[in-house]
Amino acid sequence: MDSDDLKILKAAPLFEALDQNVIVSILGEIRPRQYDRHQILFEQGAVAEFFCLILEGWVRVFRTTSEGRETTLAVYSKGSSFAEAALFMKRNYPASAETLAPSRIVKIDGKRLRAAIRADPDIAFAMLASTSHHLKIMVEQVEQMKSLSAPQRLAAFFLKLCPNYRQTVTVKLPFEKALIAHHLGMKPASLSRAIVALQERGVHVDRDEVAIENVFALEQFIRLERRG
Amino acid sequence: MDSDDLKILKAAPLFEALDQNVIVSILGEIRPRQYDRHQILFEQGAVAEFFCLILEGWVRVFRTTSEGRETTLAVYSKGSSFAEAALFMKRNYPASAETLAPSRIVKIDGKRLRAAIRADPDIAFAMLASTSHHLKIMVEQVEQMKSLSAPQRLAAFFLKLCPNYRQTVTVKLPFEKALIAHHLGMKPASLSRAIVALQERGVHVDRDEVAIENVFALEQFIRLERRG
DNA sequence: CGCGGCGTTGATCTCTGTCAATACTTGTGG
DNA sequence: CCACAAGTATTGACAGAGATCAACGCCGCG
Repeated sequence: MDSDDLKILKAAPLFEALDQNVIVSILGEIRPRQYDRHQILFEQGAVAEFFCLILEGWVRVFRTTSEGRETTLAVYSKGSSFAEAALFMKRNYPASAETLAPSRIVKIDGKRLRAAIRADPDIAFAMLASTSHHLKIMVEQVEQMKSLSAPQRLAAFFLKLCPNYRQTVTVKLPFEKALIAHHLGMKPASLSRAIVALQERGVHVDRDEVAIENVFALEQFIRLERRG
Repeated sequence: MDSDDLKILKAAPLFEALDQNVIVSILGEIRPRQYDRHQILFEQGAVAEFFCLILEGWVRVFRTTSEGRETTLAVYSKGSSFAEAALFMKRNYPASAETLAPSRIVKIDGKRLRAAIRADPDIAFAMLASTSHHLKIMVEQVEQMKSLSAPQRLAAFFLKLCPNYRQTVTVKLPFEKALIAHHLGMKPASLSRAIVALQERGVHVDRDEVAIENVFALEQFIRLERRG
């Protein structure tokens, strides 16, 4: 296992409280694998045998209804884990997952994990913290959906992409705009209009390049003008 | 501890896999308490010392933004536990909770729980399953908010109230309409209109009585006419 | 060059929030 | 038993955000 990979693993909420050798023991002989774009990691309904941790790249978790319509539930990137939940519930995946970009991902085996928890209950606490963390993210998303306009949600999305806190930054959009729109609960057409709306607030989008003149002003924009 | 209460506890999703004496050991000397309507169980930001399990009644979990705006995140009833997640995160509650009706609730001590998990790691699986379940609920809510209209969300809410799967049912609304509206991410005025809209789909609401002519047709209504 | 996938733009429409007026319900006190 | 007040629900008029539908532009690719 690459030491950079291990560093990412240890930075993940799921493993941050764990000792390095514990992580290694949970992984067992399993190694990260490289995936192309649009590769399926697991399918809705399948028995949950592992959960995933992203070392590099982007993954979309989505549900397919009986009529074949797809809904994106979440999009994860570097350092995020997902599908742990399924391991402890009905034990089959309630959704499918696919890569959105070339990605490096570890699949962590459920059986090994259970054995490890039995051996060392502290692992359980770390996992509980992780699912709790995800829960909080969803809670925030619900709150955001209810209280922010489309341009505000887009601004929030941009800000989450910013790696550091300089005033002026440029970031790259991680995936297609149609998907970003869906992720933010709006239509592609509305996303385009939200982009236009953000122009007069010093945000300029060209292709997948986003230039933000003033990060702090953008934060203001989200906080200041809530719809009541 | 009342034997009826113990029966409810043992039937709760959180404890169903656990042995009765394990439950008793987690509870310790703590007994259920009776709460009036609109009593605060814990407040957002407070140090998380316990989680709750409802023996009887209704509870709402909500978040208050810095500007004082409230968002209802979830509503729970008999048998449900909530706020377990807070015990394993940053250790303070990310939201507040209040009773919506006179309720009997056990507050389960975090320290004791942690000790119990250390003693018996299987309890951790129960907790993981439970927090995962909450996560799934939130995920569903996000999906619903994104893809369903107000009447559809109301229909989904009614269907969740139905205890069984007969074609025709009448259910009672568990709490005030203003709150249902808030729970579903709409305004009371919009709820009234959603009710009117559902009339022509065979749903008739009088006071807190809801009569559904055809449960299956209502399910169709949610699935068939997705917007997107 | 033409084709197909995205993305943008414009015109229009629908839904839901807003605000306000009006019931209906419940509880209280005379 | 009635009068009144407070809380709760419905209804109407209106405005704005975002959806919808369709046309068009842009770009990569065979």
